[in-house]
Amino acid sequence: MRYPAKETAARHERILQEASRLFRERGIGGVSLPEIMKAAQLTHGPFYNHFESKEALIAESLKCAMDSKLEAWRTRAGKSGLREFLDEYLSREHCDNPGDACVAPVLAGEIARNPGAKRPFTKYIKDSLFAIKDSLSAMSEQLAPEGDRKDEARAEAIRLWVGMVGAVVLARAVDDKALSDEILTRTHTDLLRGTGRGPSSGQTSPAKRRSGKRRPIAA
Amino acid sequence: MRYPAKETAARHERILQEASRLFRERGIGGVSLPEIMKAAQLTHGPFYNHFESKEALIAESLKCAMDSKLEAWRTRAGKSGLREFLDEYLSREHCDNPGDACVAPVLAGEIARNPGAKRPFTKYIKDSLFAIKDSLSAMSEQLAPEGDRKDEARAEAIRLWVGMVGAVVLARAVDDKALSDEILTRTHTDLLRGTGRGPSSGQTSPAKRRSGKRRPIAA
DNA sequence: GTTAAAACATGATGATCATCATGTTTGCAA
DNA sequence: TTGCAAACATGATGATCATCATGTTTTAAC
Repeated sequence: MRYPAKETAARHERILQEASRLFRERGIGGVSLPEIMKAAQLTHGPFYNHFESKEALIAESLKCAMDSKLEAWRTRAGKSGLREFLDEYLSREHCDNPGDACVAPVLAGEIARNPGAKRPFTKYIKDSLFAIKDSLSAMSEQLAPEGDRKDEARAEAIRLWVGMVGAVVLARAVDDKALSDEILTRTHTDLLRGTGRGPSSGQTSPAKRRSGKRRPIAA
Repeated sequence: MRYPAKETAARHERILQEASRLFRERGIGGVSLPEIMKAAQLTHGPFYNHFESKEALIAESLKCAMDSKLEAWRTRAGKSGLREFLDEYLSREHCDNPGDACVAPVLAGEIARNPGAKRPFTKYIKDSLFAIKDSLSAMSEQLAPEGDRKDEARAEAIRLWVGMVGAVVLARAVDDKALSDEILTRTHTDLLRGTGRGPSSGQTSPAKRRSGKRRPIAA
């Protein structure tokens, strides 16, 4: 590289980040290369100095976004519990700012039709499953009897992913703020209530199970 | 209309159906008007004799698809239970054939960015909620004590929607058939296990609740 | 039958897209 | 210092898109 390597790498990074932000905001098919390059403060020219094709950019930028989210979750995994995690994931802020949100609820539909993006996405899901599973089995170590504790943790991790993604997908697509909020808060309650269920059924307090009250959605 | 009204109406219907099928198969932004017209065995010309704009077609065709699904569900609502419904919704067949599948998992992401499509989609969700809620409260009429039975049924309906959509979205986007199947079957187990929970906890048989086995995914 | 307007087909239009072509700037290696 | 290749900018290219323009077919109404 004859241009300063540092700045070139920084621009490369900027393209990746702007691309993943725009993809999440407007859909993969809804963003053009000139637009991405402009957002990265460049002209459309040097795009092919940085990437092989648009397909390559899509795969790389999504991978980048997912890696970043995964790392953020892992970093705070020890410091806070599932409740705080759900507070954030099911918050209105997360819902209203897809640009730097989790890739899954916004783009899963398009990723399903994009062969190049499916593999990194699958890895993302699997790694997240492991992360959740680990923190869950650590959490319920003393509670679960033993035996299929691992299988239960995996089931719980999948249940969480499914609930989180489904809730945000629906909450975003719905045109009624009250219903949108309701989806988020009820799912929050529901996912939290179910935690630790399984072999030792009925983990949460009866008071909580009985209560129809919904928690506030603030992150 | 100087062309035979019957045939014109049939063509109109064909455009709507082909459009909604293609939208679900390849995404709203992934299908062009000429393509849709060709699928409906017409040239691109008379499109604007049938619709005001592409936006109008999107809204109308999605509404059509959702109405049809909703009617199908209502028709069979009495004849079969929640289990059969989930058997089908969480089946591999439903997962692998988005062309005539439920609109929510495929298009919710795009609908969230399409103001014209949000309103009919919201109605779809609400109507489905009512349908599920009604069948649920009928189901648990004798079991639930009373009081917030209605609220519980609504919570349950939202829980079902969230789980169904999240599961199909993830199962479609994942590149690993084993994981995809696992997401579907675990969600099936989970959604069914939870049914009737709430005031009268533990609806399903203990044997089922305890069992870690997953049901086959066949519809 | 004649007419007329809706529904058709063919074929612009201008915009936008991904990609490529070509010239220019840059600063590290020689 | 000089050269040179990578990274820039500007500007084609051909394809495709939504929409419109124009002429043709059709049949219901008169």
